[in-house]
Amino acid sequence: MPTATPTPRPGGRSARVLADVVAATLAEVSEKPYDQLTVDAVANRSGIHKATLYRRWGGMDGLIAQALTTSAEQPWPIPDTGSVDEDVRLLAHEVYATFTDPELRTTPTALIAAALRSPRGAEALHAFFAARHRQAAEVAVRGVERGELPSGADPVELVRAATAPLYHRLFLTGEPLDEPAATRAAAAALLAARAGLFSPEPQDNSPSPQPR
Amino acid sequence: MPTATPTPRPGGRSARVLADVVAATLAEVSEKPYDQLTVDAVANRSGIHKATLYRRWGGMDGLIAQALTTSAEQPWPIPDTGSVDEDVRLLAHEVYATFTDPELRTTPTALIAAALRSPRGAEALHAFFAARHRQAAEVAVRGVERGELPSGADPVELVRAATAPLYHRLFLTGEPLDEPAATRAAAAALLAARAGLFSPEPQDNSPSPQPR
DNA sequence: AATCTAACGCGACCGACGTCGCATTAAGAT
DNA sequence: ATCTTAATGCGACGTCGGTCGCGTTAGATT
Repeated sequence: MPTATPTPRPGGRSARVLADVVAATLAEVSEKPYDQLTVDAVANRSGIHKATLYRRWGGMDGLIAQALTTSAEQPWPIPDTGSVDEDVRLLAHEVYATFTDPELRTTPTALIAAALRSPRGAEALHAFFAARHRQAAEVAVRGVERGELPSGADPVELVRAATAPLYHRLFLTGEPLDEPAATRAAAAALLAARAGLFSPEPQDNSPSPQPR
Repeated sequence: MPTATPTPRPGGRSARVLADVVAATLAEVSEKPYDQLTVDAVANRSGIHKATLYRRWGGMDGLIAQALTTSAEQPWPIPDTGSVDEDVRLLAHEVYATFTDPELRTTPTALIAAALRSPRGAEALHAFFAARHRQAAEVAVRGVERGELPSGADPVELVRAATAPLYHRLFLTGEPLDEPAATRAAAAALLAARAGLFSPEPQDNSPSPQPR
């Protein structure tokens, strides 16, 4: 489903408005320090009237959610080298590269921070990551098919495990992100997958089911 | 250095004001939905005048940073069962328990979300986690001393690895947190530690040192 | 105990955010 | 081509967050 013109519902130039607004929102988000994002600024930059923005999106949180939703729809290339180990490593390095480059990091960093400001934004962020992980999980699926990973392993869980430590550093602990950290995260995730931790029955070493 | 009354610098009731303000801030943060935190509300609840809050803390971001800094100073009990595996598992479960209990989760959740709103808040959050991790790393140190983990293993890195997936779910992907996830995160971290991933020279399997 | 002074209380002011009613435009239908 | 109607443009208004100057309080000093 192309996002261009086929507006299903009555009303019509909305598509163009939406495109302009998303572009302006992304630009604003990446420029202004976290807090001082304002609907007025988006209105001025996009040329769309303030009232329209409030009507359609309800406020800054809605604009941020919209930007995330739109971004989530764009597909994004997944490594396919023939080796899970290498693919997962590349996945982690892609995150590392994105958030290390001072040029590239601003938009996603600010977007995530902004999304956490409101329930709506948080929801959109969750959907965004769900979409991304669903795509990236392909590398794990291929790994299972090739017999490089145990057959029961949850592909999405592997992707999450490989990237979680990086986001943890970026947003919670604030420690610098370096290549070894990315490589290490990927290796640890693969280790866990091979140990069966991502399979339906991780290990039956729990003390006792304890029906409560 | 006790934080009670021995105010080193001139001016004096400041200590009481600070305590009231921090309490009011924490209460506000846990009640209001992310965005609509206001200095006025903290002023009313604490009984401290608005202008004073702006003077001492500069705004909402400063208040949040203060709340975090104050919270970080409070020590917090670390498991010590005699087994690293169990200790790390308990650590992860503590995070799980905190963020699952609808009663307990509100404050830390909102505090983290709020901290990500401004550079000041983010900095305070980093310091907060640094303090927490420094304390929690003790379990790994004991594990190394007992020979349960390789001697070079970075204790803090182990703690981070054990908790990162949980925060990742909580804030980025929004997936529900369950006990298996906590257990799995702990197990994966221990696996990585034993594989030497957290030791200075993770593995020398990098293509070539490349002095650059 | 008397004094000094930093910190807080107070109320008014300014500006920006968000809202509202109405005019205008353009998409879709006949 | 004309008409219908939803969506946008427009400007004004109310409200609230944030600032400022001054008076007051209470810690600290001697």
